[in-house]
Amino acid sequence: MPELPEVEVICRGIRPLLIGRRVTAIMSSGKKLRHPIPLEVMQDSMLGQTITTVERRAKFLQVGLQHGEMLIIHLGMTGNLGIFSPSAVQAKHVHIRWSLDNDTELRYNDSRRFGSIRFLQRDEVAKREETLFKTTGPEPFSDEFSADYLLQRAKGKSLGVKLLLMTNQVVAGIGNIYANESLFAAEIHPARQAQTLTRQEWSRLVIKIRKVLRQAIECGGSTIRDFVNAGQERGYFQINFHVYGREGEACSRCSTKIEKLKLGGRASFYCPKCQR
DNA sequence: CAAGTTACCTGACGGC
DNA sequence: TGCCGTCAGGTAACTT
Repeated sequence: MPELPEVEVICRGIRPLLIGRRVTAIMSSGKKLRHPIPLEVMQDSMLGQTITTVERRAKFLQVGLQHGEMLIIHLGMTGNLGIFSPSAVQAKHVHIRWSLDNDTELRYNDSRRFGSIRFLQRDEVAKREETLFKTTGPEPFSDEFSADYLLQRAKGKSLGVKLLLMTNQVVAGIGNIYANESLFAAEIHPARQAQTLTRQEWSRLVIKIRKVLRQAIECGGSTIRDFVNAGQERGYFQINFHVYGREGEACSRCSTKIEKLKLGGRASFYCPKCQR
């Protein structure tokens, strides 16, 4: 489900509802996500502690605790987090609930269970950029993410530009939707060999990626099927899609029919006239 | 070692 | 109505 904008929207939504709250109980469905849920570790180290920070890094949410430990949550394809009243009817695929001290609870819902929950002890938190995020690329909004950087990362690689953008070691947070939309905005064909892009083209792409991501966050993310924010509201950036899911429709710039192509097993949409 | 493929899961949808 | 194949917003572990 969630790419960077959706994770950011969830992060901003749950942050004010979590900071300052004390965790009073933790329950799990017992089913494993990508990895087994560290229920006992959380119960040993998290109960009674107050949540102090809620941040995003790549597509991970980082929930920091008063004594320095940290919960690291990845939502996979269908994961979501929301704050509920304990008496609210529980969705079918809720796998973890963290009870809070103000008669609310944080629920993790994930039908496909591709997400993951990790719990880092204080010493692991300090070095997480060198361990957990060692191979994670720079944030798209960081200074490090630049035309020169991309020129360097593409050099000597036999790889289409869309697959390069979707490689999290190159840049964090860009998934299928936003790779498609950014390439349309920059007028670059998704299958174009990355190493053939000029510095100017990379520069335009960096600008467009940031613009698309920023707008998507402002729209509350994209809801194709079921994405909702912490208040269970849908995003609406999907009404601004120019190519994603629009095979056969007229290009918004030149009216040419949008085409679909499979790249690395992922659906890729583009205007054959605008994108070269 | 880089690049391509498969596996992990559930659910929705279209065709028959 | 239901059975089957295909597809889905992600990523790591395989194979080639």
